Amino acid sequence: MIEIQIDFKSDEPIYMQLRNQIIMGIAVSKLTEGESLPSVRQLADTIGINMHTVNKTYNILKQEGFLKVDRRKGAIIALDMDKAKALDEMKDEFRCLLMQGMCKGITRYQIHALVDDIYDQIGRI
Amino acid sequence: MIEIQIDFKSDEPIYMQLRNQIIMGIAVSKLTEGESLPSVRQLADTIGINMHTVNKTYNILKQEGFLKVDRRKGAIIALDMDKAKALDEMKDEFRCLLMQGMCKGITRYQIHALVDDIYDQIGRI
DNA sequence: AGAGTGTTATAGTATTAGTATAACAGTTGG
DNA sequence: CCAACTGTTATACTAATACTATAACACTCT
Repeated sequence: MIEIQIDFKSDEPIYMQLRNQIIMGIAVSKLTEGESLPSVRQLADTIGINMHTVNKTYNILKQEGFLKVDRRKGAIIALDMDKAKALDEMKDEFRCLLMQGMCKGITRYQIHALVDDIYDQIGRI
Repeated sequence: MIEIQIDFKSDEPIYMQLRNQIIMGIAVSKLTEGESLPSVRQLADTIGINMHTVNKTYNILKQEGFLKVDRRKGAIIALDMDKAKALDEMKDEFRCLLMQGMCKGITRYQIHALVDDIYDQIGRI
């Protein structure tokens, strides 16, 4: 099971907060390949939000290649490990963020350090 | 002067597209410190959008430390070069993007390469 | 048969994006 | 000084989105 914490005062939509936290859960291996997520109704009830909001999140995650939906088992983690595609999809957002940093004089080496920090925190290669 | 290209069919808000393109302009040195931007009315007219949309963008950029607004000269590029602050502000969004990549098996070295690519494209250190 | 899946449809409310006018106060150049 | 320009603020309207609320459908499992 995974703990979800929603900030209802945030300007970030609930379905997006939920998406990000599930992705975080996968990244830190709290959620692993083949593991099943709570049903849309069950998770919605636990968090205290509407069923459709959870359903929207699940559909986005399915679309993005993080899970598959099985009539029998519900929503299960199923990663589409196409690295090239994944890299390409994050490229634009990445560039936009880096440009922002360049303006402020942040060097590529400082970015490398930040990347390493984040990877180290998770204990990833 | 800077050329702005808005995609009216995009799901990204106009004021955000405009913000990103101005930041891009600063990053690639098309816009430099002290240079003045068109007035809100003028730029709105050129692009074909409403004055308030441009005003919203300018206020965001001011808030984010990319420009200052002078009653006499209009909006001028004025960079707040607090690196630590800039790094801290992009940290969360950065982590979120990297987590997404980790799930797909992308290594820190592949990220480093992507960062270098983007920096090289702009010709920055 | 009954309780559980995801999915779809419809409808309502609240918030946000964008537009449209209008006005105000300060700055600038002729 | 005056007219034209700055950013800024206020109000009002439309369109789109986020979220909620019911309800129903087809399917799976015990």
